[in-house]
Amino acid sequence: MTKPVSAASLGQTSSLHHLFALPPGRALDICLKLQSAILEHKLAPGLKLAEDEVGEIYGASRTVVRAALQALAHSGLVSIEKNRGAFIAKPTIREAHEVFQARALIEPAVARLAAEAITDDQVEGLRAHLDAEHAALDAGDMGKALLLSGGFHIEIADIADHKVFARMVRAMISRSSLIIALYWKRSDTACESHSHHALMTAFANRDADAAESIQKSHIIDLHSGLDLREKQTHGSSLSDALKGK
Amino acid sequence: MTKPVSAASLGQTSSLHHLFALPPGRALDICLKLQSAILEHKLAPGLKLAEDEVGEIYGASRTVVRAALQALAHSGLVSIEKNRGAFIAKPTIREAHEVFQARALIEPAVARLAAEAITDDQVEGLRAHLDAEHAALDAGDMGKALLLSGGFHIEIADIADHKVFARMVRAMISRSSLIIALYWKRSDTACESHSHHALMTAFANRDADAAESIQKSHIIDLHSGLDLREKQTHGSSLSDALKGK
DNA sequence: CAATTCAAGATCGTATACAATTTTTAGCCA
DNA sequence: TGGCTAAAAATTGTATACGATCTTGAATTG
Repeated sequence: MTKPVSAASLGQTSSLHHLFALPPGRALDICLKLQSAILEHKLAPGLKLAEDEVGEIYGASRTVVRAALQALAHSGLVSIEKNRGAFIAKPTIREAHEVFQARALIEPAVARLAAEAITDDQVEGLRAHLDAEHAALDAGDMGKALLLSGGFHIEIADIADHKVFARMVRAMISRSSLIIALYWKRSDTACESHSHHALMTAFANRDADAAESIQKSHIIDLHSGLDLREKQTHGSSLSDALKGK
Repeated sequence: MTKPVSAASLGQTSSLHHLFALPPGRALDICLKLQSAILEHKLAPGLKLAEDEVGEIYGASRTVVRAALQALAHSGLVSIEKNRGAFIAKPTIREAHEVFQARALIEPAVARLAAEAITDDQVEGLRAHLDAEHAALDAGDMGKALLLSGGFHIEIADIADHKVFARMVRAMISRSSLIIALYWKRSDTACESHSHHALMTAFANRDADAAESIQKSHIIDLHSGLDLREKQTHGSSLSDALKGK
């Protein structure tokens, strides 16, 4: 008997305070659309985002597209190389470790704040979010499930009502999505939803200690779900390996 | 018997890994120059940065200036209002609390990492930095002293060799500079240099526990050095107060 | 005189054109 | 064939022009 949560409303709440310091306008629209596409793993790390191509797709001039790409670069989702253009970012193994170390420090503290501040309505909101996660998992829609899974962490940061932390969490979740696209190894993604359920319970009980410690375990668990071993460059040929291609 | 530290070299180390996701070029140059000016309190919060004006000063077209201003906006130093332009950011009292809460969480952890990783050369570098801070204080150059004081925290983050944390610290130090410009109340800034000296000693001894706890106390102390009471709007007239002007 | 209206000026938002640089491709030679 | 060179194509970097929006200040009106 839980209210269904439309994808649209979830999208809204996620973007209500977004990462980008752009005024409302077309550049921001393009930014948000590209961000969604990246977070849903519709655009793979390393992919080139040519200005003309993006402009063609969204019907905007290069001026606007450039502003959007630069905003995405500042958020860490895209990297811009001088005279070469913009590419979906490819976090290194080292960066992956760093991001999850940072999450393990910050998000538990945020979870504590959230548990101390959460309202009944917000508990219901989280519950609905969890249901949507389950639904996406059951439907086998991994892209959406991943987006929602990240959204859960962002919603917690919003509940904590701490704009500085919320901004950091958004940035880290974004980068985590890229990291997962590159390095995820674990087969069972169900366990993740389990952690979120345990968090929910802690929030419902206003148990700040539990929320903090569950969140910390959860993030350490996510970290350990990555395959972050340095791979031997076993390219198809020696020249490929040496070119770093 | 300590090597003098030139302002130039300090500037270099601070900008070697900067906050901005811009490729090398004129936009980045303008960004860094504006950043220095803001951090030295040469440009006051709320000041308007008109595109033509900035372009005139640095000899660049609006295209380039806009990219620089947007980068500064993403770093939190500038806020852009649609159809109105860019202004030096004016953090609210609430944001000030949040920034120092975040610093109190993150920087002690960073100090611990730094203490575990620091090399002898880096200890010397910090010592030289401290000397420069003292020199600026003795010379009564508050702008420079403040810049160096922030630079000390950034150098620690660089020593910790953790890019994700270092980026966060840079962003927080930048915003702290604006916050201090707006809300600093304490008369004796000498105590600050004292805290930095205590940190130095902990680093020299590779005492991670001490570094972490001293850094935490230091940041809490800085936080308490701000006057963050909500002021009554005692404008010159009722209409001024109600207009929020 | 205060408040309002409206036009002139200033400033920002965006498209487009051209220059600089990179990437691709074709040609050449060993 | 493989590798080098150079011209052509494609892409990004930047300046500028024009339309849209905001700001300013003078004229108008109650």
